Amino acid sequence: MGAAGELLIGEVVRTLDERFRLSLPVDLAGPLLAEGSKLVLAKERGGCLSLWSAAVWRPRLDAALDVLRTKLQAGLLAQRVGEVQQAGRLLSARHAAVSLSGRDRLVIPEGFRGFLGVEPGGDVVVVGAAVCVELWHPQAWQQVITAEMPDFRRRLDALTG
Amino acid sequence: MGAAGELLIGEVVRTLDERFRLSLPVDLAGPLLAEGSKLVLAKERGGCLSLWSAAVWRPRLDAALDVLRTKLQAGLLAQRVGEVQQAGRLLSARHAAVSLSGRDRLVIPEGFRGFLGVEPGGDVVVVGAAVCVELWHPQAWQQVITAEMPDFRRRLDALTG
DNA sequence: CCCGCCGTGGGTTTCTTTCCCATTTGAACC
DNA sequence: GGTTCAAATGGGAAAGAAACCCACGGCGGG
Repeated sequence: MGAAGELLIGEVVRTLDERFRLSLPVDLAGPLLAEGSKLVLAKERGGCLSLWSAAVWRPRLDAALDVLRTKLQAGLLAQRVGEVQQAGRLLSARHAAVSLSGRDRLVIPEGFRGFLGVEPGGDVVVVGAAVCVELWHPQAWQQVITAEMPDFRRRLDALTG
Repeated sequence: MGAAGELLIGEVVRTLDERFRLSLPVDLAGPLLAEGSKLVLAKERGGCLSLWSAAVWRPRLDAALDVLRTKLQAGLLAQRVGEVQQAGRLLSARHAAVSLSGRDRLVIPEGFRGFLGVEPGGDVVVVGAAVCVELWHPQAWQQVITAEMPDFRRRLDALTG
């Protein structure tokens, strides 16, 4: 349970509730919640959302903002505020704080539904992506898999070496 | 809760009252009011207004005024009085002191309505921009998002580095 | 074969958001 | 100066959505 706990691995198909609820498999929900119950949902590419432990995501965000604050106080006030503002604006469109309710169930927030592109009652592919959990539109998932799988060996070797 | 308390993050669609009233989501109104009940509404670009805690806005305004004052007294702008005049004029029209009434309701002042470009009964996108809350015309918001989002990763990296 | 866990659906409660109306405030006009 | 009208402000109530909880059914393991 240190900063680098279990790797999130697994691929499961789940159906999206009529109320846009999605229950995560325990294998993924458990490790994900190991670092705290607060989660962050992010828009990746079209047809894909990613779910992060807030404890993992927040340092990245805070680091960026800390740098900004430092620059702000260094004197270039007005311009730098604008940059923080812009970053925050985009951040808002990309991220939302979420939490799981009983049975490890996630409610997809309003603005994220269209982005995922799955209608109520449809299937969602839940994929462990080592550091986060990804939610895929089945069709988009299929495309990514077929496109990137041939390269897999090379990518893995690159990481290993 | 210092000068940099909670980050203002979130994206919500709200409808504008027949009387140009807009109720802010509690998630954004709460942190915004954390530094005091006095707020400042400012014109950003066409189709976008920003709402600041006065405690955050005021230093920025003072800094801008100081710059103007200094330049004037230094005599550097002797033949550019017109520019200073214009800057002062824009500075005046750019912001207005506002406050929220019950239910976190904001009344959009007269001169700001046309700037936002949303007619009564229309939708407004309320966006947290880290240091302030922004009110967007839905169409303008969509344009900005699609235009700037592809660059998002690079922008954030630029800030961090 | 039985038992327990997990995923799914539904009902209920609680809170938020919005519509609508009453009251007050300010100003103009008689 | 008094009265009347218009507009803004505040609050109550209803509609809608979200969170909470429990119960059923299926699948796998013992």
